[in-house]
Amino acid sequence: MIGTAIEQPMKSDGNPAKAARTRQQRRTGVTRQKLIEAAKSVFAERGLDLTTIDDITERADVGKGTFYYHFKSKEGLIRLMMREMLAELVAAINKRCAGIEDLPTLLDRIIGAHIEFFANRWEDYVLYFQGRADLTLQEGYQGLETPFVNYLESIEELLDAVIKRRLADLELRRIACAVAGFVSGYYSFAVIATDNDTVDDTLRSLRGALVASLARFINESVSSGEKDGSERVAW
Amino acid sequence: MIGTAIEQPMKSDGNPAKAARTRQQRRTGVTRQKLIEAAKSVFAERGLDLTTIDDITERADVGKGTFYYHFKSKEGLIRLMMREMLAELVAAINKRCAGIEDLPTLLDRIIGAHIEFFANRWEDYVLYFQGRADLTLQEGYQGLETPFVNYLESIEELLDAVIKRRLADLELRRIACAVAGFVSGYYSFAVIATDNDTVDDTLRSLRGALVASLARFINESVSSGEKDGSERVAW
DNA sequence: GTCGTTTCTGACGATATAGTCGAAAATGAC
DNA sequence: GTCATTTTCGACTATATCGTCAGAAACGAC
Repeated sequence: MIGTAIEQPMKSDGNPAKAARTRQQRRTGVTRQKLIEAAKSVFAERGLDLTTIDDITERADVGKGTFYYHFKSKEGLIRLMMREMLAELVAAINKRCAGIEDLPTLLDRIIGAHIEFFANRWEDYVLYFQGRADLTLQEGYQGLETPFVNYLESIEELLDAVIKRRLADLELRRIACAVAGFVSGYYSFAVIATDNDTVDDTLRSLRGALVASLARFINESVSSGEKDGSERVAW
Repeated sequence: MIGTAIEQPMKSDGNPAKAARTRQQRRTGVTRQKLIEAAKSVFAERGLDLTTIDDITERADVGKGTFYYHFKSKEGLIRLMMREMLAELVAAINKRCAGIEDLPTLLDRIIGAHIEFFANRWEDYVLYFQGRADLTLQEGYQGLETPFVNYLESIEELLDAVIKRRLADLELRRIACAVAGFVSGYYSFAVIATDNDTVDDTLRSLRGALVASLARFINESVSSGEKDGSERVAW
């Protein structure tokens, strides 16, 4: 069988983690990972669109054909990377938010998880932001909505478990958008505004205000929902 | 004299507005504007990077050479468009915020100005967001920082005029980042989250919470600044 | 109308990139 | 060692895009 080139997170080995049995599997995994990390690195420099396959293979120090052996196209690679990165982010958020009962603490943890996650992973942040920007386009990369929607949904689940009154789907989605949008929105401007890398500290200092804002927003949603139980179309 | 191709907002005519005296000047202005609007339209579909000169000239229904007669390159056009769009946004913000004395009202107006500005100008919003995303790259388009920094600075000026205690530059900048980042950050996620175009209503409903959050953030900055007058490096 | 200037045109050469493919290298089983 | 299989390689073709340029068309002055 020649040429897998499927977008699978790894050899669908079923095995837990990094331990690849044979030397060949190990070598393949290394090459694949080299390509992904090279891509991440170039993406953070030139952006998704202007990065060429040659850029990636040259930085990964492999032949061009090797890329196409592992991935169907640049778009396929982007899908894969976005999926994996957001899955990691979701995992970090969930880990950080296990067992929380009250809303303000949960919001603080969710925001904190974002900050910690991106703190030392600039390339992932660029990937995240470039992906979001791509979503605003009519003809962006295919299949990028799904991982982002999943990411929003996992935030919604956390919130839903803590908020007493049941919220409408649309309300929940709006709150999740607010959480995700606020964090990265501020981040994106802070980038051009501060010289050194005090960005994280800066964002951290905004946390309290953000949590208060979101808690208030959610409370308003809940109470406005209570006033007229059924009518929530126009808000 | 052949080939202007400079990035000027218009013929440096000195004249106020649209009234171009001669037919030739009018025709040139129309062509130029056709190109800009065609570019805006294609940018909103394919993004800045993947848009080709041919895309633009074809949509504008002019020959390819015409583009190079008016603009030096795609990058030059992007700079120009970004500058003009942000200048318009700043003008709208300033108009909406004239004579405001208290901080919460000012914040509300600034946010409101953003919402109103982008409400019926989807293509401009995409331009704005794509530009911001480009700022995260190491090798993005040249000369895009300046207009964005100017935009932040004009927000800072408004805030500085209202806040009693003088804030350090860095603090002001952070607050401006927060305002700009929050608004567009939420917007960007709401895009993929809601089917219809209730995005504006949604954002509007967040306004109160945002204003409260920012006011609190600013108050914290001010009071924390009062506690130790000189020490504000690490915050 | 003529004529000099400005504006527009699209074919063209140069270059860059995507994706393919046959061959080579590495691996593992024997 | 042999041999089949997996993985890697990079030259190659086809295509797309940039930016140029000589000339055409529109214009304004006369």
